[in-house]
Amino acid sequence: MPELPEVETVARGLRAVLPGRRILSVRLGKTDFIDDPAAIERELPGCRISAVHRFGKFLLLDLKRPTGSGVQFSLQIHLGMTGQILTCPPEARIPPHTHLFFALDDGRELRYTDIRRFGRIRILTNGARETLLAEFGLDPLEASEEEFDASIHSRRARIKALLLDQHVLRGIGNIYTDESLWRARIHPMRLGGKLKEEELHRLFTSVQQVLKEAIRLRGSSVSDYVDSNGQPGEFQLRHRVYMREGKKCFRCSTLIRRASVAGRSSYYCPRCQAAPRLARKKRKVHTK
DNA sequence: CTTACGGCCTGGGTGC
DNA sequence: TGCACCCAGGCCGTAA
Repeated sequence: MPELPEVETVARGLRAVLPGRRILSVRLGKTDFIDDPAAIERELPGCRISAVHRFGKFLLLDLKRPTGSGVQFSLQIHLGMTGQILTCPPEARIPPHTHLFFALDDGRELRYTDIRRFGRIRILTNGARETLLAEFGLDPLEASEEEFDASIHSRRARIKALLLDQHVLRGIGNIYTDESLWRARIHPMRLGGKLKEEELHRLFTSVQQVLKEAIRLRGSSVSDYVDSNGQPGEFQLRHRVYMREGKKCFRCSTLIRRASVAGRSSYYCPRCQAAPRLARKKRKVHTK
């Protein structure tokens, strides 16, 4: 499941090979995950890729038209859960569920494969780009501690929901939420606004450490994730709670539990991460 | 306005 | 061997 560290790894890999390359032609398979497939086929051939960015969990390929004004726009890619984007020789075996092929001017091919097609691809014009950037929250690695605190402290929702909310922080998903909360020893059902200063500090530090370590290990490969060279990451070997239900906590040996919080499977240590009182059943309103 | 929740999209893995 | 069901993340509608 590509989250910030996985998308960052992919972005770095693509950044090493794509800038300067020209897209010669485009071939599409299934297109129900593409906003406007006809526009992709029409607009992209001939364009030169000028830069590769990560924005939250999105990849942005900046493109420059060959003609006249050299107008710039971007291809916005969200990998969803099972999306893979990589470059390879055109004769390489085509894996099932590969739906997008870009022939490049260095003789290689850029391909997009997505088993579930939960990913999304669309053309992003400059106007829409500003709108997109404004809609999303802080980049957790760029945010200051003050900004981080302010975005959590004013909120009443559960901390798990806040960390997952791309409009609060951009790029964090289920894996890195649970791993960060475990490191910070905070229960996923705690309310954002009720976290103490010390807890917010631990959380800020934990989020940044987890993301940085995961980037260093090139992401977590739990299902289909591979980088732009087709290689898996290694951070899944360092997971402390995610998918470890019934196994021993690395700190206290209590058995890790799983509960549904904010509609997501959440893994936590019931001893290290004390539950808030509100996590119990809602009090029934007593009449008479 | 904020928050919670359920349904939808798809198909691989699991369990019977 | 087959097959029904669960689940994943983002998004949307609805309700409180």
